[in-house]
Amino acid sequence: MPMSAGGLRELKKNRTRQLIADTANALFRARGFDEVTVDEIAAAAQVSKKTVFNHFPTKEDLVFYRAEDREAMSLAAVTERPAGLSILDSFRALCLAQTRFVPGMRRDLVHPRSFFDLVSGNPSLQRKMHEVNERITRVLADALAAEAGAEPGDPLPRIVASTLVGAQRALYRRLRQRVREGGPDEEIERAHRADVERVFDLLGRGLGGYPPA
Amino acid sequence: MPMSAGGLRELKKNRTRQLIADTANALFRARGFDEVTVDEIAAAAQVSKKTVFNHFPTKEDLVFYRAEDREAMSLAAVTERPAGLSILDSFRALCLAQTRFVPGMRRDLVHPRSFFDLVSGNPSLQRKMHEVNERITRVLADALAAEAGAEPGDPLPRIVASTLVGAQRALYRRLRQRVREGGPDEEIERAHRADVERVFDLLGRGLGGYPPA
DNA sequence: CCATTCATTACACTTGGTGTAACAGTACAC
DNA sequence: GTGTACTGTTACACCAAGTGTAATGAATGG
Repeated sequence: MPMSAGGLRELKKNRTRQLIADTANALFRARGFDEVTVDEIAAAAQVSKKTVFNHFPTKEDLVFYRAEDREAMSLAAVTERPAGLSILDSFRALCLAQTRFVPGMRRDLVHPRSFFDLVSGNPSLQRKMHEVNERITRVLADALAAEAGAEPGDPLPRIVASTLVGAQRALYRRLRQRVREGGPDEEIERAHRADVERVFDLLGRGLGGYPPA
Repeated sequence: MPMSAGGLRELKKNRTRQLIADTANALFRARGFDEVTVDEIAAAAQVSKKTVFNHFPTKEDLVFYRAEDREAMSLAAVTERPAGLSILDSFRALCLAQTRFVPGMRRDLVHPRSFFDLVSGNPSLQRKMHEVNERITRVLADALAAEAGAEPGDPLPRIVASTLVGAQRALYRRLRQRVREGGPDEEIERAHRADVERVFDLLGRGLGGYPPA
């Protein structure tokens, strides 16, 4: 009963999975999501179509196979934050650190389409993106409920989670927009920092006074 | 150049649309979403498959063809609220009024599956649901941005919108759970009212103190 | 070396969804 | 009324995503 530890079989399986994902994403970024069929991907990776679907339940999963990382980071911001730091402040730090994704937001010759270009140009990928956000919200809500000792069904943890994820998304979106508009990195970072402060200031004070008269 | 006003053609088109939607939903609720093919729906409605897809771009849209109502109600809670009422309070009222959906949450002999049973049992319908929520959030964010006179790209309206929609969803979810657990209507309504107060109290005061130590 | 496990494969099949050109009933002008 | 433009519907051919199944062959463990 071999575990998922480093057997040769396991190794090859992971290689195949990585090969398929890499091949697929290269094709997607070169030509667009809809313009590449799964048959093509399979052929390019020298693998059967069935194998592709054995590793990735849907074509969209080929694009989002790294989503677990984001989920883990968001969860860690709650469960592994320094003692004494509030959840809100911990998430603020997470949002500030988003600037580290700036390089990946820029297109280059090798990647004529960014990951985001793929998603924004395709409804089914957008749906998948929402599904990912939804999942993160759920995981976060569970962690919050556990920490707060909330009764099962308590809506509060869910709402806090949904607000945090919503803030994260809106700030990410704003950052992307700033990157698109161009300008030096320091300028973008300064503006982003200001955005984060405004947002978390609002969340900290409460929404009752929004919009300011 | 006839407008979409009451010509005979328009009338028949609407009838066909309604017939298709009704036929489809009856079949879905009787046997489940995946267990009914579009070909079947078309046959049952005595219409061609192509006509079904002319009226509803995807099979999922057959289930959610009333989503616009919810969108309109949420939007109205912002744009058509009484003068002097804050957005937060207006949305609180909207959430309180959710109890009017309680009857529809119960199954009966005619409807062995509730609308929610359909959605909760099917990933693609859940994705569609998220898409609807996403759309409402966007519409709401635009309305908030307009009212606040926010600069284009300002993340605040979006975050407020996402929080409000998140609250609405969490409270709806909680209400559904209470209905499932059973009990007299007045009891459910009282509990729901308390939930709403707790949630909007938190949103009004700010999230900084969550969870309470 | 043998037996078992399991990732992969070929293949046939279902179903959601599209494109197109023809058809049929409505609208409207004369 | 009669002809004509319009447009919702249809039949039909087609594409691509995804599934089920039985067979193959390499990895594994004794």
